[in-house]
Amino acid sequence: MSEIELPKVYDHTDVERRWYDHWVDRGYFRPREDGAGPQFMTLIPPPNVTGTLHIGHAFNHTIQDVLTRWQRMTGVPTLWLPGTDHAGIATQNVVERRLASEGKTRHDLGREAFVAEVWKWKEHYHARITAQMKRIGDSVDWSRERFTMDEGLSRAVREVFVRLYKKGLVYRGNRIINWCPRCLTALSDEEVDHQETDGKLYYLMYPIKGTQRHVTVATTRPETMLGDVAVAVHPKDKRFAPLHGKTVILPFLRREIPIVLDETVDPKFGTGAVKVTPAHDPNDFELGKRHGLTPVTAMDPSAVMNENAGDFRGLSREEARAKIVDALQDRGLLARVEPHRHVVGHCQRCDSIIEPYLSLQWFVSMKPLAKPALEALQRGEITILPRRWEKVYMRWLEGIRDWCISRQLWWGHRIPVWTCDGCSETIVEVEAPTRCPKCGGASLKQDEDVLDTWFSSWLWPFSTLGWPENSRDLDRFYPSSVLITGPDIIFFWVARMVMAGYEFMGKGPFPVIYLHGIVRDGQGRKMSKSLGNSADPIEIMEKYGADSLRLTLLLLSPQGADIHFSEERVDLGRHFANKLWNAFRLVAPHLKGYVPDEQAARPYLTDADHWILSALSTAVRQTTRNLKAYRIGDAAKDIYDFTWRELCDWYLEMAKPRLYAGPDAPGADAVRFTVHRVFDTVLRLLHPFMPYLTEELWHALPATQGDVCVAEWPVPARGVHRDAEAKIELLKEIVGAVRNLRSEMNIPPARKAHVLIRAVGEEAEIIRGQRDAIALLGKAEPLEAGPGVKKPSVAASAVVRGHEVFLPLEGLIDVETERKRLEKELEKVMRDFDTSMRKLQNEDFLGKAKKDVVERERVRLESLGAIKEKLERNLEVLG
RNA sequence: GGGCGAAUAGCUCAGCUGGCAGAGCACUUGCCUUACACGCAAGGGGUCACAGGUUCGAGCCCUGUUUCGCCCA
Repeated sequence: MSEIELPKVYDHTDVERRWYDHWVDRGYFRPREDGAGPQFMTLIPPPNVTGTLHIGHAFNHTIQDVLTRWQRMTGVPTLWLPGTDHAGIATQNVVERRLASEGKTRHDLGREAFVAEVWKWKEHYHARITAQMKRIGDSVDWSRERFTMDEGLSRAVREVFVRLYKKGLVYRGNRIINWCPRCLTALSDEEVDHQETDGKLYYLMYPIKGTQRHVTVATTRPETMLGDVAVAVHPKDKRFAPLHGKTVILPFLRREIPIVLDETVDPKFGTGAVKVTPAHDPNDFELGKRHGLTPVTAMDPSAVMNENAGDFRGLSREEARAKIVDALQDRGLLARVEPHRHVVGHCQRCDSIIEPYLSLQWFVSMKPLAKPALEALQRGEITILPRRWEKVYMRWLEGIRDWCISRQLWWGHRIPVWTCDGCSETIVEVEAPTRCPKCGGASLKQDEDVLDTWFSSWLWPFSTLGWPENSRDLDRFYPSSVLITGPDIIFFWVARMVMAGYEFMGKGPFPVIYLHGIVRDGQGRKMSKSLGNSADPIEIMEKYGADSLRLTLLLLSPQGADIHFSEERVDLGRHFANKLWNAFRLVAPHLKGYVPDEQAARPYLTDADHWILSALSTAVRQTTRNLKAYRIGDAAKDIYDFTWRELCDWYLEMAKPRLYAGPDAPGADAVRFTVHRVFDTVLRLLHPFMPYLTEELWHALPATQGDVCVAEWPVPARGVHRDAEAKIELLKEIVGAVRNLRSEMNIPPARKAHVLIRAVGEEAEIIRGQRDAIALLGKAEPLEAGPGVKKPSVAASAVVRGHEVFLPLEGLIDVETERKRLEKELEKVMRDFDTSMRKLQNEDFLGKAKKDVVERERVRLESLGAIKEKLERNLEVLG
């Protein structure tokens, strides 16, 4: 392609189509097989297979890909393992909604046909997700791709269930769980979103048996009164002492229920007396157990009042509430209603109000599993970045509650539990039994329920590698090197993986957990479908390019904080891609056929060459250091700044005349060598961030070998070239002053201007040495520079480190403007001078501040003094 | 109610072990200078949320307050 004219504007569409398959075909994404020694491995947080990737995924994948590509380039055998999650409820909901649009339910199809239907959907969406991942550039090993319902992973799920059951850590129990009356399934505590809601507090009056009096109880949910089995008061609450041992009559149902005494009742809530509904409230359930009360369930699974609800049977819980409140009022049993703000649980998937519901479910005892996970962090075997998340992790583990793992769904891992029709024996096995081990009966019925999706995800770090078999991959790649994910799934997934790792593998799944920010929209709102603010990454990549999106996301991401994203901001990455492309376009013609020869070039290297090579080395060092510290955004910024600011703004501008002079000019090899070295290094450095563009340019750059995808990660040179750096730094300041004068004096860029520089001291020689560069960059011609330069009579002037820059403008200069400018400058210098002076007159400062700080202040004062003096003189001359 | 985080230029954010307040975008001015107008050059813009304290010195450390966001109950 070096023979073809490069277009003026970088077009990503063609380039980004070209390379992905090439990389895959060469097998670059599979870990090298010669791997003894360190390995790098990371696991994708498996996206929901029937979802599509959003910008948050793109961000998550970009970070993982940067780390993976970087590690691969350092020569370490590297594996990024891809896969998807079956996402039980979410997926089932999607397919059910689809059926509903045809007027059907899953029950019309039957379990088997429905599950087959979901598999079809899975295939369809899976293809979409993998296409998205390829578009982003994910360097994952497709040959190791996994799905949480693969045969191997399903086997691991059953194995874990059975092991935990045999250890007594999985059990079945009749307990209050979070029930979604729309999804018709139990949920774990983590799957419930708590939302503050403006509700009401209803004061219900229950008649006391054998008296004309009442006891008043306060509740936010009057409809549950139909399940009341007691009224509870605090034993020390004197107000209720007369009621101890009494019985109350539940309105409507006329059920006689006791007044019980319990320490957990808060005398300050409501009237101090509360109704007790063990089947519809977790606290009441515990209270009921303590007092031997039999729970009464008043609703069916859809939250419709059931046969225990008397006349209210068949009403929804909302209708029942209204009717009950009305009826109580009619009978004079409603004392009052107050506004009341409280927290209501909602289904994470469908936003329905959760019903605390008494139900027979499977649970995992979490305390014993949490202990090693907690200790791992305390011992430092696991680090969470940013560190502040460690507290969140610990707090959750310390207060951990048992995990309800059964779901009343069809899509998922069927619970490996069978019941014998003959003798009711419970059989828990990895493989389906054919006969009852107790009675030999062949009529066995498997548990209808499936397992929580996270019950397979928490095994991801080892189930994907072949566990429970002893595979070579398991041996090589467990534990992985780092986990990259968002803090929103720290409980769902991260902490549980650590627990599973210690329980089943005997060691943690990863030493480092890096939690990145959430991608939000331009107004800081979370991306969501209902808000319609979730940008489609494919659309953005079509328009801006994958490289641009990747770089933008990283540049916008402060470590661990959320990203405010909007499509227009991708210009940031796109402009940079175009900048690099054009810089390459500048140098490419001059590198044609060039064979780098450092020996030949070295004697001819200029200050500028030394400087840019030194700055390049610093950029390599910084980038690498930031990557090691997981400061990916800072690493991207390092390369961005070097390329744009140092390379394009200064070096290439200075190098132009030498490039244009052609390959036969004396010392031409020096500039060609330098340019080649810089581009060669920048492309390698940038590759993990912008894989497509760098691969394209790598192939267009002469004397490169193979693909940049597997090129060697750059190492910084041993030292920095202080001498050249100092010289160029001075040059930049002088040029800055010249440009500023030109601009202030309204001299158009195209016009050359006569410039005089009265240089002083040691730096005079340097300035003289940089004459050509100053002339070029400042469009200064003629340029006089040196200690002997005479100050012109009428001129605009500036002072740089004591050197004076003059623009003689007899006749052209607006004296008034120039005076104002100098006065303003002088004012600022005087302010600084005074501050500095005061500091140095302060005995405390001199006595207590560090020596080098004081010394630096002295130098500063001196230099400010010199500048002040010259500004004053130049001002005087203006008259 | 408990915990965590944030508050710095119009916007989004850097600012490390306390020592001269920064970047990108936006804005103003001048430039289609033969790599790039997706660009170049120059410029304006800040009571570092507020109130105390520590210190020779505080955007940074400590205490309190306010506002916003997130998590948990």
